[in-house]
Amino acid sequence: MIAGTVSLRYLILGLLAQRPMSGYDIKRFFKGLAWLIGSPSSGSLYPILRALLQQELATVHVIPGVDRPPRKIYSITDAGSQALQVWLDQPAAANAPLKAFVMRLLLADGLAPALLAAHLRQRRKQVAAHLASLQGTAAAGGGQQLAVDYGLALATAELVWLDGVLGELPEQSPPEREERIDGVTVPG
Amino acid sequence: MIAGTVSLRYLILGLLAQRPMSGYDIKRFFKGLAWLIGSPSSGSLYPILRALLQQELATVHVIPGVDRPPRKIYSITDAGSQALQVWLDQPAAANAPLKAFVMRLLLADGLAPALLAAHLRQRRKQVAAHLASLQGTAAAGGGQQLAVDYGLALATAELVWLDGVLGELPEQSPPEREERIDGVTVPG
DNA sequence: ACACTCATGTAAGCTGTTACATGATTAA
DNA sequence: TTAATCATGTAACAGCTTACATGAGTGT
Repeated sequence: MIAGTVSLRYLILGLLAQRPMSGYDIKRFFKGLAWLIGSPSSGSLYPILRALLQQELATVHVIPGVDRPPRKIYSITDAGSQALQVWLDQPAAANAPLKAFVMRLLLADGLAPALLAAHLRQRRKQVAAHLASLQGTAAAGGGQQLAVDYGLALATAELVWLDGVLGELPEQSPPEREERIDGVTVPG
Repeated sequence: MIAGTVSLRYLILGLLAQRPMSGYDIKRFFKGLAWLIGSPSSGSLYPILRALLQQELATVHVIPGVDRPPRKIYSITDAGSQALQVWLDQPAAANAPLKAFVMRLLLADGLAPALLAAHLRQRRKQVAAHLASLQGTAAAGGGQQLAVDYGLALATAELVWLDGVLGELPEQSPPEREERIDGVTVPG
């Protein structure tokens, strides 16, 4: 097992790393970004919080609401921070959903600038690869031109954005320099 | 129950509507578009095919492979076409994943041009709404500027693409004309 | 000898949703 | 009084993946 992807778990842990929150707070946070990463239902959220407690990755501070249901404010523990760090350090799988990248944007931002850059570069590679494969599919041509064209448009836009952000980055220590893939033409 | 979303089912049905295919053919088709819609595993694909048979939405024609496992070529039935049509006619839910739209692009293309236009317009509305909501989130400002900016970039690019495709469309009978949302500024 | 493509399938499990249940407070 | 927001939670199920099992042919 060794613990695999388990996305929501770590996203919640990441939110707790930024500030202590209640389950409801977490829900509201997600609502604003629902399109990008979806917002979890109570059916997944609350069980996960309980699991985090059991594994001692988080603790609760119950504020006994006067006349109302007590607010349970969850905070991350040291063990939780470590677990999160481990998860953040491993690059997103190639087949990982867009969601996974946004999660890393969300968490790595404000945690470790160098890590953020690494994730951006990694994503750039993946998107470039996908773009190339789509271009191949386009050349082959089936009955699905529109869908392929749509994919090309989105992937291209994402590449442009990634390059923009990477360009503005304080550019510290380019860690590796070996690989130069460049199998893809990015439109100017 | 009334049968809900159940995406993969209808996507497979849609592929069978275009031409008869074996399970393996379907797999290969998906591989080329894996980034956009993911490619299903055997664990989901084959059970779905069996279910389609049971519900008589598809039929098999077994080609007894000489020396090799027989290829099972699945074809859509009339009942299947009808079920697919019903599903295609209902607009994608607002919270539906990107996947759902791509699926409609894939299926509506080559089935019914007017339907395609309707889906494109519908998607345009949704993306515009999401863009607006993201702009709101951006204005409010939390710790998540980068993620929001990313979302804005993608949504904007998609709007541009949608407008491009809609512009090139043979523009037949604009069915409704009431709603003019336009709460969003698309960069020129 | 090893691995990969073709071609089908099953069993167990994980992740998450839907729909429900509770209950107080505030706005139309 | 009806509904929405705040606030928590549970039970049942849907959907999909992982990992396995089988077996022939093809390529290195």
